[in-house]
Formats: sequence, structure tokens, C-alpha cells
Amino acid sequence: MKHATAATHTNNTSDEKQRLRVWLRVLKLQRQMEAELRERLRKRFDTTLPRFDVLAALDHHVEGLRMSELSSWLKVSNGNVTGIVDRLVDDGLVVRVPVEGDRRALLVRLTRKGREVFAEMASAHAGWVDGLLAGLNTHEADQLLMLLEKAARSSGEKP
Amino acid sequence: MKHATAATHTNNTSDEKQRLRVWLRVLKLQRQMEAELRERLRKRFDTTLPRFDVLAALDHHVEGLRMSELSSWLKVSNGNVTGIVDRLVDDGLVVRVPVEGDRRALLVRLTRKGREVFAEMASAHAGWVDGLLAGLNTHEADQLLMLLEKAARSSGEKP
DNA sequence: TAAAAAATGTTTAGATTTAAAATATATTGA
DNA sequence: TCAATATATTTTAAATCTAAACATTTTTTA
Repeated sequence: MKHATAATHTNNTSDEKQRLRVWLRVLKLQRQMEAELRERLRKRFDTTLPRFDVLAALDHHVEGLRMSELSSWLKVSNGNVTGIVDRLVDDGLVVRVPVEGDRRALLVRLTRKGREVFAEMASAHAGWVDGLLAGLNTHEADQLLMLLEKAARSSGEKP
Repeated sequence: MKHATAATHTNNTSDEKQRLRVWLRVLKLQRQMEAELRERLRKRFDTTLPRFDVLAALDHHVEGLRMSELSSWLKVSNGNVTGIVDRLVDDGLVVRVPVEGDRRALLVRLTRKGREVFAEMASAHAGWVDGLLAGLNTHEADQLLMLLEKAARSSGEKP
């Protein structure tokens, strides 16, 4: 017996185009929201998104993170984090603490001030995101969560 | 008669958290895919994502785009495009053409070489995206498209 | 029509970003 | 031990990015 035609089992052009559209729409949403959030962070807190991201990561990991853990958590390059942390140290929001037993490594931790400042920012930020995505009801947000998770898993496997 | 409780009609904390998770997952997917696509563009074509984006925009608009149209189409800042186009001009992939009747404006257009080079890149790029999102079937991709569109519309209205 | 306002693009200053090289420290193996 | 290797971080070079300042040109308006 013959197999079904290729189109039944493999990707055809229209599927490829559809997935490309998905990717372009992810990009569009991300850029749109990121631009809005960046502007609000700047106007209200005089800070930037990368700094907020670092503070969020450190707030989530109360015990602190090594530089390399920080960069892999944020999915940015290693050297990148150095400059951002430098500025946060200047602002007194984080500190670099030597790691006992490994003089190569440094633990980055929030200061008390850093924790306080971040709490304020995080609250505003969550409200902004909630407002921007207010057009999605609970069911839609659930579905989106699930599909995005599946997409991320897919794109994370392949490479 | 008393009104229903607030939770019935307004966003509660759990909804806010859920929308925040949606945003974080959009970010994660975008960063993951963008990192992968950037690396492949670099290794295979020795180019960058921003340059690819400009070429794509110009390929889509055969008649050419003004600098300001280009930056608003790509949703990046005005001055940003200047440098990227500069480099593409150096590479002979695009040209700046004066606009008749408005000596302030410049039209950016692909050269023949630019069109040829982009065609190759675009084909590979579409294949990469398709591969990265291969874990989504047609129905899921459709749903994702719809939900992302709705999310983008929502986040685009508020501001 | 002359001055003000708006539009277009570039330049500038500062921050972020990656990839790659450099530096410092730790671990391993002969 | 001590050289080779691995790990952690910083530094560097080049590109990108935003916001704001700037120069030109066009449009509006008084």
C-alpha cells in the first residue's frame, strides 16, 4: 500500500509561512510591550529595563546569584551583566560579595535599599503588564501561557 | 440589593500574576529564538539581525522606504536606523535616493545585489523559524496567532 | 509674507549587547 | 610538583539602541 502524500506528514509551504507569522507576531508584541514598559520605568523610576531585570532576578534569589548564574538566568551574555551590575553597585542597590572557597567567583545580592526600591518598581511593573494585557480574559491568558510554553520548549529543543 | 463582590468583576491578584507570567513567557520565547537566529545569521551569512530586519522591510516595500518610515515600521528609534543603513550602503546592499520635491527626505531601496542576498537569507531564515516552531501543529499555531494578535491589540490600545 | 511650528534626518551621549580575548583562580593528571 | 586544562569574571571591540540635541527643509499661521 502506498504511503499518504508528503503533505500529510511533512511541513508544507503554508505551514512554514504560518509559523513565520507566529514568530513575527511574537516579536511585534514583545517590542511593543517592551517599549512601553521601558518608557514608564524611565519616567517614573528613572531606570532601565536591563537594570530592572537584574533586580528582579536578585529579588527572586534571596541568597544571591553568581555573575554567571545571573547571566544564564537572564539569558544575556556574560560580559553584559558586568556593566549593569557595576551601575547598580554605584546606585547602592546591589553588592558583590566574595564567595568563600572560590576566589574567582562573586555573589551578587540586593542591599536593603535595593530590596525596597525593587518592591516599589515591581508593584508598578506588574500593574502595567496587567493593564497592557487586560484585553485577555482568564481563559485566553491560560491558553496563551500553554501555547507559549510549548513554543519555547520546541524552539529550545532543536538547536 | 448589594452588588456582587469586587472579585467577580475586577481583576484580582491571581489574574494579575497570570498576565505577568504571560509576559515573562513571551520574553523568554523571544530571547531564546532571537539568540538562535542571530547566531545562525552570523555563522552562515556573517550578518546581524538588525540588518536582516532592515533588508526584510525593504524587500517588502519594493518602491523603497523613507528613513522615518523604516524606523516606524521596525519600531526602532529614528537615529538607530541611520547607522544600520550606513553599513548596508557600505556593503552595497541598499542605496539612499533623494525624494523629488522634498529635500529633507531620502528613500532607501535595495540594490540588485541586496535583493539577491536577501532572497537567500530569507529562505534560510524562514526554514530556521519553521524548524524552531516545529513543535506546534497547525491548529496550535493558528490559536497562537490569534491570541498574540489579541494581546498585541490590547497592549497597543492602552498607552 | 515673515515668523512660528512641524517634519525629516543626522549626530551625540550614554547604556546595552554580543563575541572574543584577556585575566585570575581552581582542578587535574603526569 | 607543575604543567595543562577548566572555570569565573572582566575587558575589549564593534554594533545596536534610545533619547535628546541639532541642522535643514517644509508647512502653517498670524
